[in-house]
Amino acid sequence: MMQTVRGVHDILPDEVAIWQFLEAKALTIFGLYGFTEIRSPLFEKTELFARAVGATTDIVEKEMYTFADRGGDSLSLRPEGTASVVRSFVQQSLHRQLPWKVWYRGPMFRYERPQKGRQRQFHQIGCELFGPVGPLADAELMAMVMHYLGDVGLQAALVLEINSLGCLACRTPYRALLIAALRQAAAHLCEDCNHRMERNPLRVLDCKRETCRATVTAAPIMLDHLCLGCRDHFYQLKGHLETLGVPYVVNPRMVRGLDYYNRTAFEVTSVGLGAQNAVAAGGRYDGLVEQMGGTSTPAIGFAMGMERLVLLLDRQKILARGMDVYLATLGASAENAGLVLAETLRRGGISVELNLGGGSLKSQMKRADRAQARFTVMLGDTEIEKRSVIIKDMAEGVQQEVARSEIMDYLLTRL
RNA sequence: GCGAACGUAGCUCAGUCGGUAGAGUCCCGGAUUGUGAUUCCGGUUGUCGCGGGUUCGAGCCCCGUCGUUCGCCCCA
Repeated sequence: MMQTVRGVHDILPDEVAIWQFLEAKALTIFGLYGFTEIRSPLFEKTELFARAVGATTDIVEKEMYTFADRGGDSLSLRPEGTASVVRSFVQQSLHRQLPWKVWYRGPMFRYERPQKGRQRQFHQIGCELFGPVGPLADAELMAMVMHYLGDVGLQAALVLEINSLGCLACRTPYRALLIAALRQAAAHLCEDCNHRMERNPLRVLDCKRETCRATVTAAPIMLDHLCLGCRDHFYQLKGHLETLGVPYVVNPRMVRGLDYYNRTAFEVTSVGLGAQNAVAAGGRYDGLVEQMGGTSTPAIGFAMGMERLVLLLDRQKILARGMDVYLATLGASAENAGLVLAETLRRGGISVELNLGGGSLKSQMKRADRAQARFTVMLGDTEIEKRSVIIKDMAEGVQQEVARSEIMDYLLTRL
């Protein structure tokens, strides 16, 4: 049997209703803050991701779907959304119309081992804000995320965590300090951490093992070694969040997997998602635009994992709406008349599921029930002769004969 | 890339000690020759993931493989 490849799934109509709900909310809520949608390509030159995400990250080293096109260029399916948006920003010289606020949605691709909340094709909704350098932008963006998550009905289960990763000036000396401390404690750290120490030492602070956690409590943390500018930025950010009444928790051990982040990092996590507990994550990337060859422009953004949001949502609350009318027909002449009647009603804005498969009235009533129809309109030889139909209110269980000329009015006043 | 569990009807699952496969649900029909969701009656649905091995005999035991799930890693 043909089937989807590993880690890739159909999203069937029942579930699509939830996706459409989430996407419609994004359009509305992000619109309130002045963000408009951008649609960037699903694949780019491999080099773009290598430079933006970081050539030594796991994502670039071993998780990208990379292929050569017929001209010999190395291309990759996008593993995340920010790189393309930044490329677009630079390519179109958009630094001349700051601030530039965009959001995107769509599939991302990473060759990973699937597990709960993690697929090889997964979907993100993300926002990027170019221009503002101050913490006001950070606070507003976080407020927007929480506004969105609250509006889709999730806020209660979620925690906003924030941290500062410093900038080039203060992170470099801190990093050296941390590595020195970790080397001293290397014997007490797990194998993974000893490996991480060299590649991404900050991540050692975030190890899940108890022994490692205990060992690193004494290690220096970034927040204690921020330069004056970074410290002030973080301090003001916290103040803005408090002014807005957005609850947050400072997590000094939170790290970022992608190289481009500096200063503000934040994450929205949830219990109930298993090991992959981040619903949304983002941060500031002031140096990326310049690094990608554009005019130096500070920026901040975030992305949300759609599959993870869907896992958390109560599906009962987002049911696909049923049809207004199921049109049951009995006999060949009724089928003809039904075809015309259905079309007429639809032109009047009434949704109609027309019986297309013959069958007894009983079986057609079943189909009407399954289609969650508000009304069933019945049309048989008797009604054809009398130029009428019978309309049954499915919830009430009562029915009434209605003249053909009055069907539209009858339904419109009751829907 | 590493570890573990699980693959039986469209779906959720049972299947004892190795003896030729079952329930619920869904779907279809009838009870009601033109009335749903409830009730009652009847019916259809199987490469037991796939391939090999052991055995007189394998859904069950063994090996491999593919898939799913949950962790590790990493990350949304």
